[in-house]
Amino acid sequence: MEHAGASFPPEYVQHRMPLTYDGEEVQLSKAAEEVATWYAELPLDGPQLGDPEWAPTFNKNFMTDFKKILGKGHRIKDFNKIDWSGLRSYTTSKKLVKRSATDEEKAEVKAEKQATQAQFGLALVDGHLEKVGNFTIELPGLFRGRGKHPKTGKVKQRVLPEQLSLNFGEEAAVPICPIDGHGWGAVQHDPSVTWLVTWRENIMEANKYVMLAAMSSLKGKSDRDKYGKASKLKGYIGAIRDNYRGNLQSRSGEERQMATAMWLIDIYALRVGGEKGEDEADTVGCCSLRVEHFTFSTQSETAVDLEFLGKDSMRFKQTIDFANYGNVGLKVLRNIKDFCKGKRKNEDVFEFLNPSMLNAHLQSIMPGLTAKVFRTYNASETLQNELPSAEDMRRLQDPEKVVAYNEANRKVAILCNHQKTVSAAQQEGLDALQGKVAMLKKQKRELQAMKKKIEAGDTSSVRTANDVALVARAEAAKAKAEKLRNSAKTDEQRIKATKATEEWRELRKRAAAEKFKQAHLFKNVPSDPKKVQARIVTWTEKIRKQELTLQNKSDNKEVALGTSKINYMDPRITVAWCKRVELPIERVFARTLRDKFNWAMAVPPDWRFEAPDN
DNA sequence: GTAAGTGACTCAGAAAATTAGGC
DNA sequence: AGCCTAATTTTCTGAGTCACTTA
Repeated sequence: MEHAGASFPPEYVQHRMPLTYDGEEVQLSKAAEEVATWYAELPLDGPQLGDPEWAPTFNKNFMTDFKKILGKGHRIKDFNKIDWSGLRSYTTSKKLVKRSATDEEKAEVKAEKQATQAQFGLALVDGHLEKVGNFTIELPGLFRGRGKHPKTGKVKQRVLPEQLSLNFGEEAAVPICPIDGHGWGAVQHDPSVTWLVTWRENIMEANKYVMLAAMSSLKGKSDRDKYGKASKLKGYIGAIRDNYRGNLQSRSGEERQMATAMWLIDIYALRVGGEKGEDEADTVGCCSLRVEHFTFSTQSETAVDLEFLGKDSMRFKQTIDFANYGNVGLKVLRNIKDFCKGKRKNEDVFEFLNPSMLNAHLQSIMPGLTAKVFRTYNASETLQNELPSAEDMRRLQDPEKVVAYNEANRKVAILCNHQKTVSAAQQEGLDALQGKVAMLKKQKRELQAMKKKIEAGDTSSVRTANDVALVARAEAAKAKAEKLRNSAKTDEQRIKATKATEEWRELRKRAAAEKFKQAHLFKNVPSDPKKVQARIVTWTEKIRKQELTLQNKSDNKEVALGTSKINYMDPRITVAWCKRVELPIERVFARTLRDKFNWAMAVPPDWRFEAPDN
């Protein structure tokens, strides 16, 4: 194997804006200025500073590291005496300048990016050119751990070539270090690992790697193996379920815990849940579930609330009614109650279990089987079962087929608890859409009343459409903003231009809203009620369409479909289905997914996710 | 044996960048 | 018809899993 090493992010350029401390402006060293600027760039309503419960931890960790960089005896000592407003307004204005970039400037940036891609983005593996994934070393910055991370806000240091180890074939030449006066830390020739470059990050002291891209044959093979294992599990799943169902009433406490955990992993797609340290966010999986994560309902004998923070501090929250799972469910419930009995709320439910025991148990049933394979298997199986038949799709248009696919995809995402948070902007859009539907309904009622009046020959009180003055104003503002943008030279002028652009957009938005308010009205009152009737029909259709989009959007707003598509559902199920229903694959797999799954593209239409023969 | 540590890989949502399609 | 926004796609890097090593 041969490659060009790694690319480094650009060196920090000093801006020399002072930081206000205790009412006075303080000039910072280059290193301190860089760190202070990272802080100033953080959004006040973001996940770091916007969380009143955890922001103090962020600030404390930040300040500890910031003081180290300022040096002993520096006058900046107390976080609360720092006034960020000056530096913050500088960083916001920098963002505005960036947004005013002309097409030429954007093209320049793009060309530079392509040059880097050409230099570092390819590796020669066994005589074949392969794409490299993340060939740029991570930027320094403030550590943004997910959820309530004890180390959030600490300074993540810049990585220098001396900290890197490179891995490539014996026969290949050592790549040239891209930073003058520096050299690689170490060089090795180990064909048993897939990484090209590695370094250790200073926050969690975790190893980071530069590896080949997802579309490379190496990653493709391992992906194919993963789905191969999942389909193999399909051949064992009956026996495995019989096994854990039988063991739910075992005399051995360990066996009963194992069986109960297996039920949760199989039915609720829980991760195995390894131990976590004091310096990590408090998240759990199956083996690390604690008594406090189960709430036994007072209203129902058989319903239990299960709530915990899983990977990435994503909340798992479901009420499980064990009566829905028949006799097996009731046995599981009895076990969980029993495991929780007499324990404090912070004690482990499965004190006899850990991931390696659980995996060892699985390996004894099927070679190579581990807990995570259940997520892959159940995701793939669910997709295959939920996708509608070609017969049902026969008369539908492509967009409707895509909706049907997403419906099945959503079932999988819900199973795997793949979530996304609704941003303020998204919620705003959703609310606006809701308002739009309400407005359309109101307009339809007015049209119906209008029709009656015209039929009765009483047109005196029928409203007509007026010109919206705001439209012209918005147009004028647009012209002005464009002029500003084209003539802007200095940063100040550029900021002004960006602001003017934002203003005219706001104005246009308001104008559109005004126009929309009377979109149903006629310029002149029509004498023929049929004209009104036609508009009522149009409005009915508009309402139906908008209600459907609203429904889709709000159903999907907190569900992330992408994760299961990229990592869990065997792509051959999707490819075969698309062929059966005659839907072009690019309607469901974007470019990178088609590249990543290039090995799956040739399956025949009748391909099924099945256990292999023998 | 066994438990603790850790290296290497997959999987995760947020944020940035790009694209498509609605006005 | 083309501009602009909203939605989708890609990038980024943190957070898991699991096998293997070490004491």
